[in-house]
Amino acid sequence: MGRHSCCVQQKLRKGLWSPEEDEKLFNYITRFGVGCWSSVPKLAGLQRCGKSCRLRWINYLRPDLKRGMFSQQEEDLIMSLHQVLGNRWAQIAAQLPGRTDNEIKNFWNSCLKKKLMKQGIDPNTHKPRTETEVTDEDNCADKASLSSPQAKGLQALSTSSEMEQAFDHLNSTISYDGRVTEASREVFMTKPVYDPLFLFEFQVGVDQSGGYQSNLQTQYQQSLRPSYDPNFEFGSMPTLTSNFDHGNMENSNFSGNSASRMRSFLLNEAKESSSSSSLVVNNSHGGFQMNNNMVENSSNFSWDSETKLASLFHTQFHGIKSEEVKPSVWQEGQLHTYNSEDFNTYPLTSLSEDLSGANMDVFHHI
DNA sequence: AACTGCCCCAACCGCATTGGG
DNA sequence: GCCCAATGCGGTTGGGGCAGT
Repeated sequence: MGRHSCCVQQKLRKGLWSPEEDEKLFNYITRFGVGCWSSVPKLAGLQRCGKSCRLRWINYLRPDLKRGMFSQQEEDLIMSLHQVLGNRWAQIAAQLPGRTDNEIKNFWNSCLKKKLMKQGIDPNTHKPRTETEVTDEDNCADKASLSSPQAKGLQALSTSSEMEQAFDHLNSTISYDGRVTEASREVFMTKPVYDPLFLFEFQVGVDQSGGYQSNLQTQYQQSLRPSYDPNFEFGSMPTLTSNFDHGNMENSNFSGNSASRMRSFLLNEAKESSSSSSLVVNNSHGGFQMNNNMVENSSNFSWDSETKLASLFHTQFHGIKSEEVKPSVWQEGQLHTYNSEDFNTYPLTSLSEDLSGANMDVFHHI
């Protein structure tokens, strides 16, 4: 066997997280923000390694997580991005607000991959498979495609220069608007992973049903294909813009699950402190702010596994501004409270969620 | 009802990268 | 430049749920 994990070395808990552990972690992070993960377990009173806490927060507890089925738009976007980026799940996830790399990876492996294979498309190269490949892969699902040089090439791209070469290759094999392609490539080359607003730089518009649509994706869908096109090349995206318009960020999504936890937390906050008018939490993935209205609306709520998905939640978040990066509360060693005026210079948004089930969570531009 | 096999997904593992001393 | 700890990331695993028998 390989080396022992940190959990084994320190005799820490492993496996599924209990609601109590979730609560502890959530309370801690919402109070003090994301800082040094290695110290989080100790400070939060958890018998877990920091790595496990980080993963739990990122994949499950984070307030900005979207839950539920992937929309058709998301599915198409994942397909398109995977064609360009390969198995770079974190980079793909960065283009899908509220989705985690793990979630997308699982979705790809459990659904999209199979869907493509059913259509006779190699999920690694996104090219139609030959009959022999189809036969081979039917017998041995992944081996044949993984051994393909093209697949290896895609998966092996690990540096910026290689990525650039990949884009160059794409650009050289298709007809495209050079200006647009350069813009898109530039964005992909320079944007960090976990940039929650990156997608919006493609001018995301969100429909009332809660799904989001980027211009590039929408126009592509409208103009080029009725469904997923395996021959689609990213460079053929019709239009792109690098100007982020916050006004377009009308609707986005907070997960019912994590939002419900947030609500539970707020209930506790209300009990513990009646003085602070609002609370802002900043972390590496962006900040969020809540005020007493949220607390007032948080009645009839408790933290347990039964309610985490089913609970109703009518809460407004003011001043969502994911792109701001501040020293975390953790770093400053104290809890920060802000008034909403603190965000006057930023495009303020509020977030409400109607967990009647059908309605998705939305950001409302103020 | 019991068993089996399959699927999904949360969580783990280990390597790569980053950053500070 | 080296070392080490922390973090990021992608591949993999294993447990629970579910359908079929």
